[in-house]
Amino acid sequence: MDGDVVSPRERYRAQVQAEIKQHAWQQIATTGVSALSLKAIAKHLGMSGPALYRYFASRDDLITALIRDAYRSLADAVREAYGSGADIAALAHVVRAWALSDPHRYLLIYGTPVPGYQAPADTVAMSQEIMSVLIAAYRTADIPSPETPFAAHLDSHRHWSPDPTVPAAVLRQAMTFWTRLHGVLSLELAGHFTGMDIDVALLYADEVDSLRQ
Amino acid sequence: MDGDVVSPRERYRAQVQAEIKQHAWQQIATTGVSALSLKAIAKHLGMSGPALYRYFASRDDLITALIRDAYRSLADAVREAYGSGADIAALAHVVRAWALSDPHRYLLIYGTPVPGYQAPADTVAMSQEIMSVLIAAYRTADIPSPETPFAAHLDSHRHWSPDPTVPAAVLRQAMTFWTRLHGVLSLELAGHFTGMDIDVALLYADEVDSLRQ
DNA sequence: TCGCAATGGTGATAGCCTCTAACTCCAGTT
DNA sequence: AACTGGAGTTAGAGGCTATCACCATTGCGA
Repeated sequence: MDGDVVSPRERYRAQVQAEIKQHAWQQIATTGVSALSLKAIAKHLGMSGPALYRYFASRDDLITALIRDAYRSLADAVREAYGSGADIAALAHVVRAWALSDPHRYLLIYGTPVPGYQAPADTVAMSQEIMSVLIAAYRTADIPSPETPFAAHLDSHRHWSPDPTVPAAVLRQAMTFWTRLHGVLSLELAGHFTGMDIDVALLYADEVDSLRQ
Repeated sequence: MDGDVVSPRERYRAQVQAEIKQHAWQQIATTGVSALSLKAIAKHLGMSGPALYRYFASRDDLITALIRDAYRSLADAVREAYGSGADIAALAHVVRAWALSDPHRYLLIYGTPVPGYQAPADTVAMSQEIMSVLIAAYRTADIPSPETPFAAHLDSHRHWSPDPTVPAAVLRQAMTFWTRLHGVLSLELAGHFTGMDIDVALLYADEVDSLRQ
């Protein structure tokens, strides 16, 4: 229980950090990450610019924290859905709902990376956590998968896989889940379908359907 | 012939504009578009900051010109390849080669859009031009395509299609070409496969193969 | 209870950036 | 030869990130 004891100072600090992140999300949701302004956040919080640097060492530091939270949120959503019995198709729709609920949050993770940004080991782990769920879902689903050249390649390049006993064909399926759905989602969120007047949900459903092979 | 007569002033202007764009591309290739600095470009050209505004009304204006050029380049590459007999698979590899030759150029078009940016009608037309080539390629390829719900939807939502007589199943195929390949490409260019030590070319090839249905 | 170190806040400032305004100057036109 | 419009300049407003020196407050141990 000793670990749970936090001083009032630390509690306050954590809360202010949370408030900063909340305002940051709000700002990102409307203007995107590129226009994220620490000064504007500070103003909204009623304090003056440099005070923010007590809580986040730099703009990149804040963004890193946001990325971490976004990954955590997505990983939780996927894991929870799988925990309550979601299959591949259901997981796909959980991912889409998560992305549409806050497009800029999705783009923060999977969009164009900021120039010099280095992902902390931490986010890589969460990315693998998501992959693990997909792999587990595919394993129990037992969907037949052809032996493609890429699957053969994965057989000897699987150090990113959580479990060495999983068939390479399943790894390929999980990877394809990722790339195909991201293909539709990222184009949709970037607005590349606007003006075409098409129902992206149907396109997405088609791709989800294509994952049963 | 009168239309080709340009004053020396105009020639000079066009050349400086080209030089500015060239330096802009150089800068984008290393730092990405978000760090594009007009002042830095001007410095490289040996002139002082505000002089650039004679040639591009604003930073967004310059970026728009770059986007236009990027679209033009991709559309040309795809059309030329198709003109010299490239089939669907060959077109897919032309697109990948184009993307890898300058990742930031691809991301400028298909990556996270800048907040307030509005695509000019011009780029929409070029996007459609690319789509037209894909549609033509699929039409001559005559690859069997299932009648999916999305294809049925496209049958009545095809105003973006260049030709009203093309079967909706073909429209769906062209769209799938786009989303699947973009899924792999954008994740690759954003660096989401680094650390996994996988051969993305094989993953891409698998997806290209999946397009024959 | 008192004193003190750590923490949170401030304004000033440096150094970037975009973009505007006023001004000079010269090439090309008339 | 005179004129005009475009190209360039410097100065400067206003935005940003980030650092610094300094003040205020808090909460802890002696």
